[in-house]
Order: sequence, then C-alpha cells, then structure tokens
Amino acid sequence: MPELPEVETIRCGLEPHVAGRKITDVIVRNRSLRWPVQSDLARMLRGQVIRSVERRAKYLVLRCESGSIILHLGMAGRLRILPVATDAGKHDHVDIILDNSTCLRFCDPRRFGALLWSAGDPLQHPLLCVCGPEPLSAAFTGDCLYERSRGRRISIKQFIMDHKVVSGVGNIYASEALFLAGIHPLAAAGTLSRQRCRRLAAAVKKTLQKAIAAGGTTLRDFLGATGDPGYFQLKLRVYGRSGEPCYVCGRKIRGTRSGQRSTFYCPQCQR
DNA sequence: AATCGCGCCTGACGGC
DNA sequence: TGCCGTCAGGCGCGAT
Repeated sequence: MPELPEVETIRCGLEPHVAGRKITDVIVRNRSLRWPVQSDLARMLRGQVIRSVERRAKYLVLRCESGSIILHLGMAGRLRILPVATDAGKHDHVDIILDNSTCLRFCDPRRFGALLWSAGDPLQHPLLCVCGPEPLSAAFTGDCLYERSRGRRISIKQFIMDHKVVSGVGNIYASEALFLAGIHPLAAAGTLSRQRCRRLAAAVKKTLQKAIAAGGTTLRDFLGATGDPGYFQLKLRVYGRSGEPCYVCGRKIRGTRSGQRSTFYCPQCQR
C-alpha cells in the first residue's frame, strides 16, 4: 500500500526514466479506476513532453508542456517502466508509451487509483488544491497542528489523517508517529497541549523521513523483474503488532479501531 | 462546521 | 483441497 514515503520513492525512481521524454502514444486497456479514465486521454497526451515528476500528498504529478498527468496509486497501484509491447496482464490499465521504446505502465488491481489529465496548474486541481501542508515542509508545524485542533473532538489519529490538516499521512504512519510521540491515538485532538502537538509534528516528520531514507536504499529495484517498485521494509514499532511486546517497555501492543481504521498503540508508552 | 459512515474493488487469509 | 466469508486500504461524498 503506497503511502507518502513509497510515493516519494516511486517519484525518485521514475523521474530519470520519464523526464524529458516525449509521449508518443497511450494505450488504455481498462478505463475503470476511481474515476473513469477520460476518453480523450490519448489525444491529450500524445506529443507531450514530460518535464518533471513531482509529488503532492500521495499524488504524482507528471508535468507536461500544456498540462499535467495526475496519478494516484490508491491501494495497490503500480508503475513500471517496461519495453514497449510487453505482454499486459489483467489489471494493466494504461500504458504511456515514450519515445525511447519504453512505456510507463499503470496497473491497479483494486482500482482505487486514478489517472487524470489536468490542463493548467495541477496544484489548482480540485483534488490537490484542498490538500493541507506537506508534512515534510516548513509549513507543517506543531503550532499549526495545535491551532487547527482546538475545539476538535475527533481522535488525534483521525485528525492527522485528515488531508486538509496535513496531507499524505496514512494509516500506518499515523500509528507509528503517535507511538514515537508518546500520544494515545484515541486522545481527543482538541485536548492536546501545544507541547504535545509540537512533539507530534516532529514525530510525523521523523517517521516519514526515515521511511523515505529506507526507500532510497531499494530504489534500484524499481525496474526489477517482479515490477516491485521497491517498497522499503521499515521496521514498524506498533503497526500490525497487536499482542506482541513493545520494543520500549515490553507491554503488549494493543489493536483497536479509530474511525473504521485499524490502530495500534502501546498502552504504557502512549497516554 | 464537524463528524460519521458508506462505497468503491479484489487479493490475501482464516475457518470449515 | 476447495469454498466462502471477512478484512484491508485511501479518499470523496452524502447524511446527520
């Protein structure tokens, strides 16, 4: 499941393969994604030169001359660079064919992903313009977390997963960051002190940075035979460890739900 | 305005 | 072994 660090890793791996390349053709095999692939996608993309690959929240933005491709990998989306005419499987939705006889293939078995064409400024696209600050940017601080959370009764975990508050913090990293900050995931967002908000913002940044750094080490696998884009193996301290001992205090990690999401925490270390 | 919960989709996994 | 039910997950959206 690509979260922000994976998307950033993919962005890094992808850019050298596509930046500066011209799109010569587009094959759409299956339009059904979160939003149906627009019928004139091929017409819009043909002849475009990809200028850069950027990331906003968990979206990839391939900036072209007269617009941008906005990609979201959803739950199970994959991107691969392959020789043109490589046999396509059941879930290979779209091939973007480049001028060096390779193609960028988008595969998404669960169809939670998206591939959109945005004319004009992609950051003004309805999906992106509502996103809160990038968690790794200077704009995301404990102080803004504090101020925005006043009066909010939802759990702090749901709060930091709200992409209008901070964009791109997914379920796994929310649990991990809260552990690092020593904050109980079910605490009401509005009750956290400024001090704890600062600790949490720092923990979010640290968790994501470590994950991105780990991702970088496996980047070479981007073109691997399996098509595995090199998701890093971050050592998770609480996520999925229900019943196992906390690495810090030894108490059993607990699993619970917060807003329909599986949530993990240490009852000793997180208050 | 804030919150809740549904729907989308299919692979993986557990129980029988 | 195979069948079947359940769950996971991001995220927009409608309902409350």
